[in-house]
Amino acid sequence: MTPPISRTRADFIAYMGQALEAKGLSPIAGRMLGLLIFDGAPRSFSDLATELGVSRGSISANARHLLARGAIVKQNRPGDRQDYFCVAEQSLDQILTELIARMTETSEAVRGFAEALPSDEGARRRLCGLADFYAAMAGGVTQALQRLGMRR
Amino acid sequence: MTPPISRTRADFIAYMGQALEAKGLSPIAGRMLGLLIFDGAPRSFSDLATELGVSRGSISANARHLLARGAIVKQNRPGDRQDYFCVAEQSLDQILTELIARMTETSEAVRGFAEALPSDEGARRRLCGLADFYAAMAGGVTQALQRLGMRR
DNA sequence: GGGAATGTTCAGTTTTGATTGAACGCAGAT
DNA sequence: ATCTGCGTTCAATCAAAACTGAACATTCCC
Repeated sequence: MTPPISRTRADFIAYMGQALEAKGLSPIAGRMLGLLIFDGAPRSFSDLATELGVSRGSISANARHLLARGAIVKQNRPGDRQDYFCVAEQSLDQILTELIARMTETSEAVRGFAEALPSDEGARRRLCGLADFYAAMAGGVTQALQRLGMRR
Repeated sequence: MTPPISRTRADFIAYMGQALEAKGLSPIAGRMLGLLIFDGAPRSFSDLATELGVSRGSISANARHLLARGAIVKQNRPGDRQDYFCVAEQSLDQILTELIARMTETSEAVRGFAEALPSDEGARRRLCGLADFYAAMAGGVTQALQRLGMRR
């Protein structure tokens, strides 16, 4: 009844690939993250290529992307020319922080549009409502972030 | 110094198109929503096509998509065969509600993977942490939703 | 100096998704 | 009956993105 670990692992990696694809990551980047989260230990560049069954070019590109986002970290070991990657300590926090920044940014942009309108214009009220909406979401996520930080 | 309303309107619509594209909507769907939010009144099917400068086929497809998501509503008037669309009363709430549902779903899926693992497996702890992460986000957004509901 | 291992780059290919526009079905109006 | 306006559908087109694989530069080892 209990599936072998390797099966759960493979399923999880595939699931993460799809789940994160919906959030703007490429499929490979999503699976990479899934694999690194599951294993919880640094994996080498070529390991990733063979385990995910993709070209080294793809690993290179996607790793660079994930590194830039602060989602993963690169390790280098003396006497070993390979690059190793693992999920950043604060990987999830990092993602939330960025999310908050982007929502706040949107809120302010919308408010900017609103304030370019005369106050008797009905659209102004609607855009302000939208700005509030984004601000509220940013607030909610901020609370989630604090709650997670507390738990640790 | 104050730009004409029509200019602000056009800029807002374009901005929304881009902002919502990042959230998985097609460009046309995003601009449609932007237009409807700005105008705040029902707009006819063909109005949308001409104002956005896109084919009727695109309006049909994207309207169907937005309707399915509960983001907009279709109106029909006696003696007028045209379809009219406007942002749903609870359009934003609807979007948040769906967002919460999807995050909760992800949280539970991940927890499902975690529970398929033996408790001594380190991955189990990590996946539980990820599940908590999604649950916390869902909680945060839920609070945002309540805060917005209160304000009204 | 070869040679092997490693990561990057980039041009080319494949895939995916959005968009169009013509054909269609339907419902009122003439 | 025919015509016109309306929305849908679908095959074709177009564009953007992901992915590959070969060429390359670098480093280490013998």
